[in-house]
Amino acid sequence: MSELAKAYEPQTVEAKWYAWWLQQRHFVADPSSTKPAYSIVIPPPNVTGVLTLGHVLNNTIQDILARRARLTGHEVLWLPGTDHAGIATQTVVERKLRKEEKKTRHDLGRAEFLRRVWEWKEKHGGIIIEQLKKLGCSCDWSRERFTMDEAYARRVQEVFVDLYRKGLIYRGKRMVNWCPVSLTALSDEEVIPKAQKGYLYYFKVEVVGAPGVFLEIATTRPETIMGDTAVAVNPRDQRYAHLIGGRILRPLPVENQALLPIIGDDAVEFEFGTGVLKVTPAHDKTDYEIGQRHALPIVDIMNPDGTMNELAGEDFAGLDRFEARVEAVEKLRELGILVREEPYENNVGFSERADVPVEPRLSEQWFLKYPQTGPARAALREGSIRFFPERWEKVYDHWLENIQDWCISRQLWWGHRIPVWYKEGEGEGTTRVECQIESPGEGWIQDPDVLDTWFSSWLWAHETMDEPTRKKFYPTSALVTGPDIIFFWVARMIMAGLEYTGEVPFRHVYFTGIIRDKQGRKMSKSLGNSPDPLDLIKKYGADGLRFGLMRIAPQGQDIRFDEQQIVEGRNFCNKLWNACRFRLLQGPVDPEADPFRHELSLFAKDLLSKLEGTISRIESGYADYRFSDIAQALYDLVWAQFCDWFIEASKADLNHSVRKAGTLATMDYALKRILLLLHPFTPFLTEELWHGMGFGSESIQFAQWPGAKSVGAEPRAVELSRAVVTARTLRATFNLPSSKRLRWLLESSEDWVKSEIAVLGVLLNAESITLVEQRPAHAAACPTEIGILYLSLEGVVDPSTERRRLEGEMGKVQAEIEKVERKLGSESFTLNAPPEVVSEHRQRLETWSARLEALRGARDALAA
RNA sequence: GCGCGAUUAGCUCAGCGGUAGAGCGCCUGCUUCACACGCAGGAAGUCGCAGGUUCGAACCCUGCAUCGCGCACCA
Repeated sequence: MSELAKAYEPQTVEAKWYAWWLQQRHFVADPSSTKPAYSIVIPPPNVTGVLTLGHVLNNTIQDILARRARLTGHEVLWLPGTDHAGIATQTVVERKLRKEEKKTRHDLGRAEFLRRVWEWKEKHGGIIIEQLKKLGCSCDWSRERFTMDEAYARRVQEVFVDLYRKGLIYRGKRMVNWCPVSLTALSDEEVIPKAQKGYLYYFKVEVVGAPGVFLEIATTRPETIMGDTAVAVNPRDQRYAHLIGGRILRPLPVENQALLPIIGDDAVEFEFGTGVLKVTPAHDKTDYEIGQRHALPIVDIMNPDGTMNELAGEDFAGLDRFEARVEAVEKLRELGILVREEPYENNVGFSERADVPVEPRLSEQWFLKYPQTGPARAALREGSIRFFPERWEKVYDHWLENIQDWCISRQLWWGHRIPVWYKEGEGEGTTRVECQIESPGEGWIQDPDVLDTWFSSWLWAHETMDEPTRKKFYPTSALVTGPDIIFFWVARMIMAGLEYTGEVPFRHVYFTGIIRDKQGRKMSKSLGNSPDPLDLIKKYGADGLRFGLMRIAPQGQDIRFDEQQIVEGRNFCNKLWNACRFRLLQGPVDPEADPFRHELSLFAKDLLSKLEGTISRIESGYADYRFSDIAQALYDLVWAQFCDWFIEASKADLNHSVRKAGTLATMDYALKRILLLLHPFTPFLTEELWHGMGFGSESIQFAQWPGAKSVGAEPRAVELSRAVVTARTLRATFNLPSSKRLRWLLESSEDWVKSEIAVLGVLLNAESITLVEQRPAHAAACPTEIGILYLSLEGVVDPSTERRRLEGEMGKVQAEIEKVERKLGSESFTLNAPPEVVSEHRQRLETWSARLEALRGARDALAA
């Protein structure tokens, strides 16, 4: 490539290189490699999923880690795949079925329905995989896994059998979270508490045998009165303690009012409501426990779908639970026992998937008593796993400390079938139970339920790998995920890893932030505030999207997304593109250029020093997973250091016979390293430029990562650039257009400055710069660290305007001097501050004073 | 109720004990032969509030406020 287009055009470039990488098998991990291993398993997106900005963030980070590992000489495995996502996928297919064929899954039957789900999965599933390729993800696609793959699914069942045999899995009738829409039990983690505005209803019941003595009860759920089997008070509550042992009449259903005992239980709070609790063991977890303690009967008044059943009475049977609430209040009012209703806000548990309130329900489910909870906590405490940011450790530890058994059975069809078989026994009502994968034989019926999706994904880190792969790449190096699945996935994976491999599944866990919109709201489809990443890629290129996003994604902090930031990412890519274009216009590139063998200009030395500084900043950024820091460091290096100073200065140095070679060598050397450092963030652009510039014909991702060299700073370059800024400011204050070439004069005692005149001329866009011995007439003075710069104002500006400007300038300088003097005048400061700080202030004072002196001289000369 | 995070320029965010920073936006001037997806310059902040520690605090400590997120059986 001898000539580059004027602007970077990502579309063609991206497609070209991705196809090439695949064709070259660059992403395929080799377990027999002698290189050190680096591995990541992808958090498997749902097969139903489409790419969101959250995925972009997450997977860009993984890709950055993977590509950087390749560049640092590792054999890299980034293992991709998808999750069967039980409820989500089943729901999608059921919806389609209803819409297109007006059928339910029961119309088809289990086998046929599952066939349809697989058919859907083959046809529409895994769109997200193709989208990840558009992003540039360097996954080893030859190892793509699915949580329902035959081998994987078998391992899931084997693990179930194993845990069953160890006595950790058991079946029991318990209070579970029931989703009346999905018609399945849920784990505690799948229940999202939401604040709900409702009412607290107060109603009264008369104590039997004590006419005129009423108990007032407060409830948010009057529709469950029909299921009440007691009322409870706290035995230490003096208002009510004497009533314990008495009875009240349950008002509903009207045709079946029943006598309920008044019991005493410590779970009842004095302060809440009236201090009297209605106890509904079938529909509330606390009430269920109270019921257990007092051997209360359990009256389940609801159907699985959340409608009321016949036990609720004729007025309620068939009503939805929320209609029943309205009806119950109405009935209480009719009975004249509704005392009052007051607005009330409380937390209601919602089903994560279906987004409806869950119903606590007593049902027969499978539970897991978690293995390895102690070692899992120790892994973090002792540092065999580290979290970034660290604060999540506390959250993790707290959860493990208070861990509850996991309800792992789901009343769905799509998923891993529970490997348990039943057979009617000989005797009346006895059932034989066998836990094994294959049917024990004739007449045995398999448990109809499937396992929670997370019961399969918790094995993801090791069961996605075959034996040689595991040997090389397990435990994995890092896991990148959102903190929202710290319990669902991260914690459980640690326990599974410890139980089944004897090792932790990963060394580092990086928790990303959550992407929000500009108002700080979560991205969601319903709000319509979630931009389609593919549109963004189309508009700004995958690299622009990646870089723009990474620059604003500080470690584990939520991110407010603003498309403008992606625009900046795109602009940055274009800037680098043009820097390379500039280089190519100067002639052929030397890929092995060594600037240290040449005489170098000040700005070349300065750039090399800044480059080394950036490399060490990047190293520490990777050590702490501070990606926005790395991106920002590269942004500064490329834009401010390389383009604004070095390239601009080079426009003089490239015409300088002695400096030309060194300048070109510096340019090649620096650009090569910039491309390498940038490659993890912007893989397409850097691959394109790597080849375009002629740095190599192999992929950039296997080139040598630049090591940090110690290159001292070049203070003269700093002095020179400060002088340029001061001079530019001077010109601007006269309102002179930057295109107007002006005559400058320089009075300097520094010898080295004389050889920088040409550079100065280019940076100031000067017509001429003349060295002088004393102050010229009709010129504005501008004291700088390299001497006094004069701007010839002859025929350019009115002297009286100039004088006024100088006066103003002197005022500002005077103020600064006073500030520093005050500080230095304070005895407590000079006595207590460290000597280097004090001398820093002294120096500052000197500089300001010199500046003031120069200004005063200039003004006086002008007045004369 | 407990825990965690955030609060710095109009916006998005750095800085975490020694002169308040960047990008965008805004204003001014530029078709300067890499780039208008650009160049140069400028205006703009009592660093949420109140105390404390310190010679010195955006930064450390203690409260408080606001926003957000977890966890918790308060009907």
